[in-house]
Amino acid sequence: MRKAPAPYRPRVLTPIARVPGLDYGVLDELLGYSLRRAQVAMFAAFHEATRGVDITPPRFTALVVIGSNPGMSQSALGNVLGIARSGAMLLTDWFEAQGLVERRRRPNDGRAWGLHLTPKGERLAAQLRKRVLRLDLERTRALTAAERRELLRLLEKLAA
Amino acid sequence: MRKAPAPYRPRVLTPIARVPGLDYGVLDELLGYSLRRAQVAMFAAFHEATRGVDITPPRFTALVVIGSNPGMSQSALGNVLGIARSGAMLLTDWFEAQGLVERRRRPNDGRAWGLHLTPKGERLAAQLRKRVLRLDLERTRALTAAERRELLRLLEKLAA
DNA sequence: GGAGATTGTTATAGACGATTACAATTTTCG
DNA sequence: CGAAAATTGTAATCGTCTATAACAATCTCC
Repeated sequence: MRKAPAPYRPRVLTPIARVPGLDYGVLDELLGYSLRRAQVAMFAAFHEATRGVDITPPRFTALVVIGSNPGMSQSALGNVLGIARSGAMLLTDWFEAQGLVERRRRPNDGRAWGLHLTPKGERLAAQLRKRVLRLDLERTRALTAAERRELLRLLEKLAA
Repeated sequence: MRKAPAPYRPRVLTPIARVPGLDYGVLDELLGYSLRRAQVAMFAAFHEATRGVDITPPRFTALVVIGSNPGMSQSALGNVLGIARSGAMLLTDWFEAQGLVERRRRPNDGRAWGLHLTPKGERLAAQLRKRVLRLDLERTRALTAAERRELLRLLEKLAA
């Protein structure tokens, strides 16, 4: 158990509306700006769904991945999140201070910790998985099921 | 002309690779994580294309929008970028210090500035539009033209 | 057994954006 | 018209997030 970082103050990221009467030029043909707008929109919904739970997208991702991969290392966590080891450590510190994650020594590797959800962490992860999945579907109800699948496929292709 | 913020040190955001042998659980069905991975991938390409030019995605967006809408206000710029007025001001300060953007008083509104590209700003904007569009197409060459159009459409639908 | 790689840790620094408060100006409306 | 409310830019401050670099402990690979 280590020091807990400062309490979380939610960032109110409201969706980026199109400014009427403005010419967006080449931005309309580029993926970068569209991706950001979509991401902000999804984040706003995420924030809505996790109201009062003190959870951010990276924290959610971490909970899910640790839950699905008990004993994974902090470095692997950092790789999943796309952040440096030091960041993964601060994140783990926070989880430990909240009683959501445990560090356990690995028998065959004295360097790395194995990360495990506590029972409290399991409960929270289960609850959030449900809530976030529901919000995600709600937010994307403008899309048909086929469109949603297609979007996921194209994004995956882009990131690969 | 105001004080220039600290010089830009590029963040090396390498694409987030999938960690082999790891179970991503519900993340594979959620749009949030996919969006982030795709955005990071596009940012890495963007960074590659703007090498040596000291430009970030928000700066690029600002250049394009100011170029397409001469005389627009700082507040409108903030709205396009999804940031607060204070942030738009710092951004404008930086542009002004670089000699890329000019603030001009508006005749019919003594509160707001009108933002205009300088000739130098015009040249940079034109060059970057070309380079970024090229990189965007290159990065998305894993997609067919139809897929790319469809992706843009779906993202737009999501952000709306 | 030793060189090099990996892991966690700590400390430091920078970029970014929010918030708040304020002054000047414009708009709204009684 | 004239006062209240809204808008715009500005300044100061704060918090969050992440990277970088250096270090020790441990493991891997010849």
